[in-house]
Amino acid sequence: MKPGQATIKDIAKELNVSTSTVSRALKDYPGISDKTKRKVKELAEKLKYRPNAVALSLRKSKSYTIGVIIPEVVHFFFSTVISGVEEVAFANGYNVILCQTNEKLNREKSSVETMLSNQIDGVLVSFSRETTNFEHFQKMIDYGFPIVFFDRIPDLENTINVTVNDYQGAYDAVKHLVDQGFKKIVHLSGPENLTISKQRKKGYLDALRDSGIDANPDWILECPYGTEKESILITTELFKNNENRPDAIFAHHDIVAAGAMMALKALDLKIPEDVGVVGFSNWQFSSMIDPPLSTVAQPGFQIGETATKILLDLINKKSNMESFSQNIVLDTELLIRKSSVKV
Amino acid sequence: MKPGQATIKDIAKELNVSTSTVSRALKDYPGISDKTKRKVKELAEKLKYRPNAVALSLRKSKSYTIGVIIPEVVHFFFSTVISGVEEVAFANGYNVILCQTNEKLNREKSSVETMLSNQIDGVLVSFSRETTNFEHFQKMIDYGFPIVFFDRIPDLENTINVTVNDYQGAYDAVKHLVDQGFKKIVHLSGPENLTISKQRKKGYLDALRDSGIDANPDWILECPYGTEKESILITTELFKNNENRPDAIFAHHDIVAAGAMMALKALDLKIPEDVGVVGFSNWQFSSMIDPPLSTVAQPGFQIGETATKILLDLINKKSNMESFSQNIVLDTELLIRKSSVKV
DNA sequence: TTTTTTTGTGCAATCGTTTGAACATGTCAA
DNA sequence: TTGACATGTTCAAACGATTGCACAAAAAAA
Repeated sequence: MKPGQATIKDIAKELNVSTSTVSRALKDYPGISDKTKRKVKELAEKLKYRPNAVALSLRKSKSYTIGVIIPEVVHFFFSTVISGVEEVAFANGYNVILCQTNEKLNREKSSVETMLSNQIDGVLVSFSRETTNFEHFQKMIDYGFPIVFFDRIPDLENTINVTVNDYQGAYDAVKHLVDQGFKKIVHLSGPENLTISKQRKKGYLDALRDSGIDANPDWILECPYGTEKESILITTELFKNNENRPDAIFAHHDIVAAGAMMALKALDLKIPEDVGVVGFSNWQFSSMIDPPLSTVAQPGFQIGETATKILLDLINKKSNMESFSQNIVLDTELLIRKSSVKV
Repeated sequence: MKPGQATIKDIAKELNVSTSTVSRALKDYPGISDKTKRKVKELAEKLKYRPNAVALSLRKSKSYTIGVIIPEVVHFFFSTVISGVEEVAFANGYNVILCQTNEKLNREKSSVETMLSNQIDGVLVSFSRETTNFEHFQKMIDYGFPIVFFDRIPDLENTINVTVNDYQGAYDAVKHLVDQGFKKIVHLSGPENLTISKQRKKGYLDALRDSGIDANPDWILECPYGTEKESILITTELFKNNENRPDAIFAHHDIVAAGAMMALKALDLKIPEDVGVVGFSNWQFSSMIDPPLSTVAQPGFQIGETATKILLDLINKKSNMESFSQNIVLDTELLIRKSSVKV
């Protein structure tokens, strides 16, 4: 008994048949006698034979592995997406290789290389904050390599993208604030180069316009890093003096909103009485903070599921790049909690 | 130009040399003329040659891939661990294959099979809540297959485990509550079959004993699912009548603690005036809820890093199972916030 | 000039599996 | 007795790369 796994060769040798016979017997090919099939299967069972997926990969040029490239695992949103990806992949016999870029372009590039080297069958991408040039992805697309972008989508032709309706989500959120009587609404926005940021800002602006409110350019403040600390600094600066103070905040995501809330509390401003707050993404904690944070829920799990289903269809040629509408847009849902409701 | 990748054969054919020569030229083997080397490298560059990792895997029986088996990606703790794993793996040229079990034993077993089929070089495991029988892991261990357990560790001989000092963390937390003047301390505990749960409970009990407080068996309540809802139910039940009401809660982790806090607020009990609360794990939201939650921080990222480093050492035979102390125990840190500090 | 040494390449096997084609062997009909 | 056919099995090449060994040609030593 050799160390490690039994192979088809071991079975063949022990039964004095050829490896071809073993291979066919195991897969119930016609033209193998029942007796042989039985013997082979029994021995395979006994030796705990398990096909070598690597050899199969090589032979079939198919690895049953998909790659996922994301900025950071620890973002609640991304981890829910991964969860959805993993579910669908697992159900279809696919493995998931994970690369996080930590928002670095270099890591993203080298992740793409690694994945291609590993002969993955397809890849799901949400690119880094630093990525403005998409050559490394364009290369894959040109090859016809199955690739689906989600959440953060590139400005490229002929790509398949799965996103949520960031525009509508933002629009709804701001409209809701206006409906509650807030008029001086600040937007703490995301990194300029991401489509999601642009869409959310556009939703914000359009909601203001449709409500007959003039947007104040000074009240659109970029929080590119999206950290709590950054948000606290910016919010404190903005609210510390009382003259023409804004009365509501629409934040690019919940961490930023939570940071803002902490800053407001420190300034002794009441939420939502003095300032209404709405976030984005419905992070796990959002319902647990005080007051519970109104937010725009993105169906992360569903994004993962959808993107993966499409990717698997692409891989299995059930469809090709053209047969899909380029953008799958999932609906967001505005969750109204106390942080934005005037009593 | 064939679809997909250029291979060594393509280079060989184009230059009228053998594949062996190409292979050696690319790796700067001695005994290849500089002229040939140059030609080969230039063409490789031009064709964007990228070695086929699958073929390499097969040839070398080494895939430069490690597997990670965890209950759920969306747990903040696990996502930080993954992040640490990914960092170290990436830095050493290893890929990470991810399987989440969703706390299901069946999925865990089939994940193990998949990973073995895929010839991964080693695996990091935190097993499911359902796992009480470790046969599927024992098999790997018997083979001498590199495996490192983290956080949730099995009751097996000769395993390498990376954990935090759950006992000490719990002890410190409860001692802190006592020091603050709390005396009637409830423990919302985790699933009975997990070592971490046992350790935390033991820390709780010992801290009480060392403080001269008799433990009340009715005040150790299992929250096996660790969800907010479960915790709300249990806490409400426990605190709803005023007779001999507990005055503090030590929860198995922060979600449970947060649920308890919501229940307490609903009952109009003040935190920390009426009831002190300490959680475990330092989830991302813990500092943002109101009042900020005292908690025992586990170095998730560091666990991931440490476990991966050890695993890579095992894989590269820099060390073997025996050369490590069986348990690497990392220190926790008690983060004292408002939820447990009497004013 | 012959022998030895050095230098540069190629051959072929190998990793584990699949698969088209060829090959025995047996059965049956003419 | 011969040919036609079915049945069960094996051969060998292929996937892409590595590597011990053999071998040819050129250079150096005798």
